[in-house]
Amino acid sequence: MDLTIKTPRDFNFRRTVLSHGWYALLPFELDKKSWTLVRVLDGGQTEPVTVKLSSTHGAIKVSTSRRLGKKAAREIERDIRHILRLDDDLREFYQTVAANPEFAWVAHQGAGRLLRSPTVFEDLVKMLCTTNCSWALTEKMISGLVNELGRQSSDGRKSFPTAAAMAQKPEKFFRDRIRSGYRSPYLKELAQRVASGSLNVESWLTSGLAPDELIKEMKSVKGVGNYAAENLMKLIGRYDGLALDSWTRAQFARLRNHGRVASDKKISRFYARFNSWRGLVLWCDMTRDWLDPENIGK
DNA sequence: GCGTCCAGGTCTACC
DNA sequence: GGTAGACCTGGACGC
Repeated sequence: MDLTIKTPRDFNFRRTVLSHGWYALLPFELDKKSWTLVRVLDGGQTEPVTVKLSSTHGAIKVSTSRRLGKKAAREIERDIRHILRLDDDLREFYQTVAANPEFAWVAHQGAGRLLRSPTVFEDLVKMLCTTNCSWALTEKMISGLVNELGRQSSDGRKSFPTAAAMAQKPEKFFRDRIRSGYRSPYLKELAQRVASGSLNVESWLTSGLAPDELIKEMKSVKGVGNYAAENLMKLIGRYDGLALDSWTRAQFARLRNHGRVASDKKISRFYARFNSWRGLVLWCDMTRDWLDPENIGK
């Protein structure tokens, strides 16, 4: 079954998909030859659905693994709009960067929409699994969670596990099967808090809390520190924090500081002119070369 | 084959 | 409030 979702004029499918590493973590898959983003979506009520997303003129073409009713189709569209940030209003952001010639490319190319998961819970778990380890280990942990605890779609692919599914497993499972090491009790505790309703991470999307207060709440989750919290803030649409980590520091040194290590204060000063958009400008700046020039704009 | 280092950090105890 | 040291894993590297 095919669906079509119209996209905003400033939307760039490839820039959005490659905005950061999430496209490579299950249940996302990217076929770069056909430029198709595959994703398993689980509404919880019925069998999960695999969707294949590709870009057509001014729209996203969606191919689903099975036929859907009207309600299910609406839910799938809602999830895809959320994942691709189709309803994010970036006009102010693009006006801001366009005023700086060096950063005008961000607006021209439609960069700045950061791919995210259908739920904050999934983004949070993935963020925890990026801390203090190689990317290869992050992929291994996330693949383990999906393959061990995800629900099967009609095409055999698996969805991301629910908090309830994770909460049922003992800490030993996370250590022995997921290989998440010291993060194991953190993952277990997070899943239990979310599954029991004592922590509502989805409410962060619409929270009226000031940035500092929201960061504080995020850091109440064990294993979430500055890096993870500030990155999560970006995924819910707040870009005050720079989310500096070893990679962004090294990249800033290479691209902006003649290969020399720069202090966090210096990095902060460099992007301060972008005010509440500074975190997003930094990320676009650091990842400008992630898309081959010949593929830009398609 | 073995030891060491380190990667897209965070927590805790201690000062 | 600032800062060592510990924490898991797995790949790269040197010997």
